[in-house]
Amino acid sequence: MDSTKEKNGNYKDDLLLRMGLNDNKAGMEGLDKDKINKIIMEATKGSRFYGNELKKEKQVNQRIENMMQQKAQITSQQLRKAQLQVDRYAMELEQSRDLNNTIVHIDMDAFYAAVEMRDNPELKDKPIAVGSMSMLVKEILADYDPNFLAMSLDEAYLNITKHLQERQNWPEDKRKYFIKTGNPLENGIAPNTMLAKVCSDKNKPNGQYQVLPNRQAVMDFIKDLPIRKVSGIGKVTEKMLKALGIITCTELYQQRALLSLLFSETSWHHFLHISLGLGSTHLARDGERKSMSVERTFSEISKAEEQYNLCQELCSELAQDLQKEGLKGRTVTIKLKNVNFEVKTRASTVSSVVSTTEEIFAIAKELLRTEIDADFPHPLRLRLMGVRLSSFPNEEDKRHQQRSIIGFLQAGNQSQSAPRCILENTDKDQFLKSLEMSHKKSFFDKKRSERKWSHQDTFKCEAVDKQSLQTSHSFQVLKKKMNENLETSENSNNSQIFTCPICFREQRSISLEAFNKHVDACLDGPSISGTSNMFSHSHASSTEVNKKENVYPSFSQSEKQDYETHQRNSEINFIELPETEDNPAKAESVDALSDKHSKEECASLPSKPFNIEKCCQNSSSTVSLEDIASLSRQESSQPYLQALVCPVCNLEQKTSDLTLFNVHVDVCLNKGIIQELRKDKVNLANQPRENTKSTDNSGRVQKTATKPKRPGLMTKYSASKKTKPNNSRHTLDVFFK
DNA sequence: GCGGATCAC
DNA sequence: TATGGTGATCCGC
Repeated sequence: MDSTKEKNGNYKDDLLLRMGLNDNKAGMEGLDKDKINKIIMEATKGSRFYGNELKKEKQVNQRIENMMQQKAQITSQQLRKAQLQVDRYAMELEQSRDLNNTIVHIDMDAFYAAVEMRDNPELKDKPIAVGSMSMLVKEILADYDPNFLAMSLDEAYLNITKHLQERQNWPEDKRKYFIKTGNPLENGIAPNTMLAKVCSDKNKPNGQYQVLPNRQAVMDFIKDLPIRKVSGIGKVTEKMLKALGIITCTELYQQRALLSLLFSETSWHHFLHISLGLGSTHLARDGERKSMSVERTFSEISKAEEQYNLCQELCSELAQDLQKEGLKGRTVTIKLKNVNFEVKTRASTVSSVVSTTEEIFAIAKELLRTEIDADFPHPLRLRLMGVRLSSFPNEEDKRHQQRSIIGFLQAGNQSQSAPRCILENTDKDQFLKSLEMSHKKSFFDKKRSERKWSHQDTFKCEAVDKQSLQTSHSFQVLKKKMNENLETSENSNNSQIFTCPICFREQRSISLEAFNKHVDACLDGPSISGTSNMFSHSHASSTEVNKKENVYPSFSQSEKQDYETHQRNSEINFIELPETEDNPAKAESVDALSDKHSKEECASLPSKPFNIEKCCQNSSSTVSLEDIASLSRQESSQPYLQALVCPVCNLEQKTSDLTLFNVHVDVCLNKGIIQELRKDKVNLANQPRENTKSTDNSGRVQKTATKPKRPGLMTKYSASKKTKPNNSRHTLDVFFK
């Protein structure tokens, strides 16, 4: 489907034509900036789409201009040196040229099938829609190459080298294979994928083209080939190369030294491959998926509430798609396109994987909120919204996690604690899963654990959750940011009032050092967290108990009490349990609970075995460390709490889902950092720069009250029906010999 | 990691 | 004539 490639319209010319300025042969470059901006404004009145196209074109022109300036500064000596280097690489490539394979590229025009599918999603699983390619043709393709590579519904590569060898012994009448499809089909035969792809485009429609497997044939084929025909060279690259006088592959080869100086290594390597007629000779299977997303275009939506709803719907769709493939990821990205066609993406990465609607939405919502807030009081006038999930853990990540778990279990065995009986008496997988859940501790927990473990020489716990320690990245960023802020404030003013980001108390008139100590103390906190609790039962040493007593040197007594209450609130909040008869939800105050718990913990030292059976009876389907810890507490008939207060924003979260809550904490944290960084960026951008040409070519245009023209195919998001195009099918019989 | 851009289909 | 949706990758911070 390269039709779009050829038909990409020249919006500039079109607009100039409409404005009666088309006699300006010099084009945009020949106009001064005011005129350009005026044109953009005019264009935007008529069509925001054109306006944005012009803006983008201007940016590309700027890139080209920069490139030309760079080119002008290249000395002949640099060029000679580059020539040597490039030619050395070209020689290597030449030597590795492989002409022994026969690759076929099949290109079917499945456009109509695609349209059909889009408008009748219910057909998706039926043979009629996909059948033309996948049901009918795929089997045939497999005859030629069982390992053929399907690029999409309508496109595939075959390596028929082996087939051809076998085929030589076939009787004549068997050497023809007819394919009858409802769609046109093109194919090309060449020694590598790049050439094969170009070939299939050569004799369209329904053509076949072959490049013989000898160097001369390849070079002849390449000689006058416009670079734009090659996969990977798009509109922009074409334009940039054109500015350097490069249109054909021959010219691309001639300018190879210059290109190595103007483009990235990846790019000029790619260029060199093309200009030598080289390409992939084996069909590499696609690796693992890197991301998954949903996005939707609609007529303008400006109300924040609708935008949040939309966002949630998208998250829900995404979550369903993710579930089909069993994927979970750490990075959520939202994409926004406003009515002026300006696209923005905003991403946030959390410390543990997410996959449910609620988890994804918790992150996406905040990203969206940040954007809405940034433009306040103006609404975001959106025409598209998308949500993407990425940063899927790779196999190594998973193995690493497994190792951590196994290591943890072994560590548990070595010590005299209860997990031994877990391995023997319970479903191991279940327990592994529960441990996986324990990765979803909030970063505060992780940080506490990290610090605690580093002090516990007697407890060989390093295998537990190396990942948790590493994933406290967000924390590192926060702390770094904090330190930066502190440093600057210290430099400017010695009597700054610091607000501790952990306990949210203002620290007046104290030195930076004292403040840091305070923050560290806050981070260490009382070690009665739910997570570390189970270890405390069997491992807490007397030194650690002593440490607890001396941990807040800079607190007044009342402060200390307040602080402890706050901390206990946060910490105990991590406990989550289903309500059972044994475990009434009503009950004692937080303080009473904490005190009681604390005392009991001390009393139970040094070791208290678990009752794992009770664990299994009472816990919900998945058992986390938190659950185990709280269950052990439950043995002493203590209640649990469900009010979750975010330690970052300090607001109570209306959820009883631990994972969700932890996602919230991560997001809250990210948000703070992002806003800080943005502030810095804005400040930076506002500073006048010397000797720097302003690259701000945003060409911001008037916001007019005129309602945008409703695009034909688009409907309001909530509406499910779409107009059906007139899709008369091509009916052509196609064959290849 | 983030965000903008480019490219393919 | 005039788009939309999904996914990958690159580059410069």
